[in-house]
Formats: sequence, structure tokens, C-alpha cells
Amino acid sequence: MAKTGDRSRAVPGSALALLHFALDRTSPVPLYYQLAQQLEAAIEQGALAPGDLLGNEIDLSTRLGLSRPTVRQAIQSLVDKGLLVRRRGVGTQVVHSQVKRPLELSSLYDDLEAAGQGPTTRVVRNEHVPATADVAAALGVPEGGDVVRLERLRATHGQPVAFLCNHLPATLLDLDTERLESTGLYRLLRSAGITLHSARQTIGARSATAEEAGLLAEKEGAALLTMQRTAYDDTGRPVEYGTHVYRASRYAFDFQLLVRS
Amino acid sequence: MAKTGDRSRAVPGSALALLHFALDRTSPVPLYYQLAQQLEAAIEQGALAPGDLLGNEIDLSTRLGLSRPTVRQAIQSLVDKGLLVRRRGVGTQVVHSQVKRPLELSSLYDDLEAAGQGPTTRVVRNEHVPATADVAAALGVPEGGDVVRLERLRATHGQPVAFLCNHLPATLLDLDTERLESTGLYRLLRSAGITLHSARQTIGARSATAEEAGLLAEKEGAALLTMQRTAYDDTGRPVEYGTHVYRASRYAFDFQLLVRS
DNA sequence: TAGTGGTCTAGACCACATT
DNA sequence: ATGTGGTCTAGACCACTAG
Repeated sequence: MAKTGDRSRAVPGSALALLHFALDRTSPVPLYYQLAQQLEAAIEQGALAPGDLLGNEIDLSTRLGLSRPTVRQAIQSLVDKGLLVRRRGVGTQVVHSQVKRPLELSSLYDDLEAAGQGPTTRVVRNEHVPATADVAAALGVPEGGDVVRLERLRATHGQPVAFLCNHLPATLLDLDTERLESTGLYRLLRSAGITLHSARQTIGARSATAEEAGLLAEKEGAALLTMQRTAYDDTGRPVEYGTHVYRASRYAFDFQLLVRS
Repeated sequence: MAKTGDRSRAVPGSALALLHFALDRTSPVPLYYQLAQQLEAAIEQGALAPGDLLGNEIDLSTRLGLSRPTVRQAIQSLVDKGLLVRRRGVGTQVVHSQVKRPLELSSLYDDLEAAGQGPTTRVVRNEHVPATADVAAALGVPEGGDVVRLERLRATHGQPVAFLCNHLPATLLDLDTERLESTGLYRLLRSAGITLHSARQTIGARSATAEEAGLLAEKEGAALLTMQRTAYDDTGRPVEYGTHVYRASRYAFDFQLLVRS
């Protein structure tokens, strides 16, 4: 209503008015991306509070010297991330939440890497083997074809956490055992120019066999978390098939889901 | 090279040329969405095979009588779904994969609903209780505040599968026990106008207690899958906090991840 | 009735990959 | 050198929400 109103309630559209955005047209970074990053920073730092309205897109674009589609692209990318909400006839506002960014969708990267101090990895096996039926099906290679079999034991704080068994197409890359012990498999793939794009996962549980119990310092019959994963690169080709076993007493999967309408 | 070349290899850009797309400008359905749906159908039905090129966006737009941004919007939505891949200087092609659409990102909807025949649900408890500390923290209500506590036992084929304990803000909606037994909680929320938007999940495992074993027809100490979830609506407000226990012998989580660059 | 986001157009120039 | 997608502009009209 009144332009100079009660300050105890935010004046709609004013939250952004005070902020300054620095756009560099000479930068190779796209303008919409620069704007999106600065908006995201403003939200994370609290300059834009949950529920704040952004003000309409037309004003915003003229104020920033951008076209409306460019501003929309920036806003849309944050909507996709779950940081903003658009409502027709109402406006765009900062999402009303505690969980700003609890966890990336990750879980494709070795989750242990982020969970506390540096994990250690011991490579138990790293050799070429003929593909068994399940491996062949997952990797899309003929049964009996040449694949790399990798077995690793991962630990943090001197305690074993997981036993990881992975299979990869033999032609994909050379897996150096030494580097595998100092970094994650996915980091290695990435540095070899392989960009992961999607993965199909199955998470379950079962009781530890005697052998697993020995490897993981658990008692036989203890509850274990299991995960099977097939990962694909950006062309949709399978690049990795993993069968992992985690100590349930020391590990859990933790992630955020976004519903796509 | 030659325009009329070897037919054993697909002529780039020709895959789409033979397809017909029916766009209805009088429909309230957006044009980019109509196009996206028909492209997706063509991919799923195999009219567009993995690796096929779509042909450049300019030609496509003129052929369809659409502007390039509109065509791009359609293509982009399929890229986001993981069905198409764009490569600058190369073109857009159908993703090279077996996994067309193995599973939705779902898992927000009651997963059991899709897994085989109709599951049955028995509501064990459905009452208002004061919020405990963990519930209060998850739902963003004061400790001791009024919340609804829901306990359900779910079964398929006459066998128990999971014990579900959920907490919801008391003011959110009325939970009719009868309807809860005939449908899922999330369907109920949706029909009450609450649109879920995101969720934070933790999946782990542990051994069954005596009580859990009794409920789920397992032996004490059997491996169980556990899941904790806080779900948020499209404004970011928490609407549900669940603590679920699944029989590992009869259930596993199965989903697909998309890496967002 | 006014204001918002949702959709759409018809151009333009650039960066990159292939030939 | 050519062709591709990536980005950007400056408008337009529509559908929905609010007061």
C-alpha cells in the first residue's frame, strides 16, 4: 500500500533494491550465471531472508541492464536448485527453509571423502578379469569380455568403514594402484576426462558373512549397508559398476531429493 | 560426406526428418512441452535410437514453425531428464544408454506403491502428541508443541515390509485413518493441496530389536534398513518427518541420480 | 484492475568442434 | 572454413493472483 510503510514487515520488492550486483560483460562467464551466483551468495549470507520477494523481473532486468530472458535464466537456475520459488501473480521469493544447502545431490563422489578427516584406502585387488554375467550386463560388454576388477578397503580414523568392489571396462583407462590409494575412483575418472552424468543405485542391507565380518572388524551377523551402482558418462555409456558394503555402525547415506514437476 | 551415402550408417540429422510432430497452438499446453513430450515418446518407442543426432536447432525450428528458443526449451527439458546430450560443434543426440528411464527420482512417493501388487496398510496410531526434541527440530515447531504422530505397518502379499512412523504439524491437515489405510500419506498430502518439493533423507541399517522383530516377522538381530526423512513443500516449510524401518530381506531403495553440472 | 510470472518470437553474435 | 550449440536482446501477448 503505502510506499513508506511499517518497517516491521518487509516492503515487498525492496529486499533486492539495496543489493548491488557486479556484472562483468568482458568475462567469459555467462551473465545469467554471474547473476545466479551473486543471488545465491546473497541468500546464503542472509542478505536475502527466507520469504523475501525479489521484485518483478522487468524492473530487475532494467536495473541490471540485462534483458528479461537473461534474468529469468538466472532465477530459473536457482529455482531448480530449490533456493527460490516463483508464483504467478505473486512474485519470486526466497524459499522458506532452514535447509539452505544441506547436501549436494552428490553421493556420486566418494561420500567418505567429505565425511570427516581424510579416509585411507587400501587396494586389495586391481586386475583384469573376464566379465561375469552380472558385470557384463551392467557394463554392456560381452560376457567373458575383459574388464578391470578393483577391490578396496576404506577406513577413517583407523577403523574400516567399507569394502568396495568395482568393475570398469578394460579399455577405459589405466588404474594406477598408487593413485587409487591417495584419491577416490571418481576423481581419477574425472581427471582422465570422463565426466559422470548419471547413476542407478540400489541400497539395501544384510547380515555380515564371516568373511565380511573379518574385513570390516564387525561380528558375524552384524547389520551391513549394501549399495550397487552403475554409473554412466555424459553420453550414457556405462563406465563403472560397483558393489559396496558399508559398516552400518559407522556409515549412512545422507542426501537431498528435489521433486521435479 | 556424400549426401546420398551408405545407409548402413545413419545419415546425421536424418533421424528426425522422417518424424511428424503435431503441435496444437490452440491447446493450453505450452508448445515447448508438447514438443518435449513427443520427442520423449519417439525416444522411448525407439523411433529415435541411442546415438541418433537430432539435427540442428535452426532447421528444426523452421521445420516445426517454432522459434529457436522454444525448440531449445523443449530440448533442454529432455537434457535435464538425461535423455539427450548436447555437444557444441557436434549436435544434440539421443543418450547412449540402456537405462532410458529406469526409475523416477521419486522415492518421495511411497515406493511400495509401485513395487508390485497393491500394498496394505494398517494404522497403528494416529493421534496428537507433544513434539519431542528431534521432531520439533525437524518440523520447526517449539518443543512440546502439538504434532500428529502416525504409526503404520505396511505389507505386501500378506507379509509385513515396513514400519512407518511419521510426524506432521498438527495444523497441516486432518488425517483420516480410513483413507490412510487405502492410500499413501503423500497422496493424501497432495490431494490436500500440499505439493512436496524436496526432502532430506538418511538411509542406514541396524539389527532388529525384539519389538521390531515381532512387528516385522523377523528374528531378533536381523538386518533392517532404516530411513529418516524430512519433507518440505514448495515454500520450503517442513511438512513431514518420518522414521521408517524396512525388512532388508524384502525391500531395497532403488533410484537414479543425475549429476548437475 | 493492476501486477506478476509463463510463454513465444525473430533476430544477433560468440565459442567451440569438426573438416 | 563451416556448422553446431551457448548466450543475449527487445520486444509481445497471455494466464493467473491479488486487492
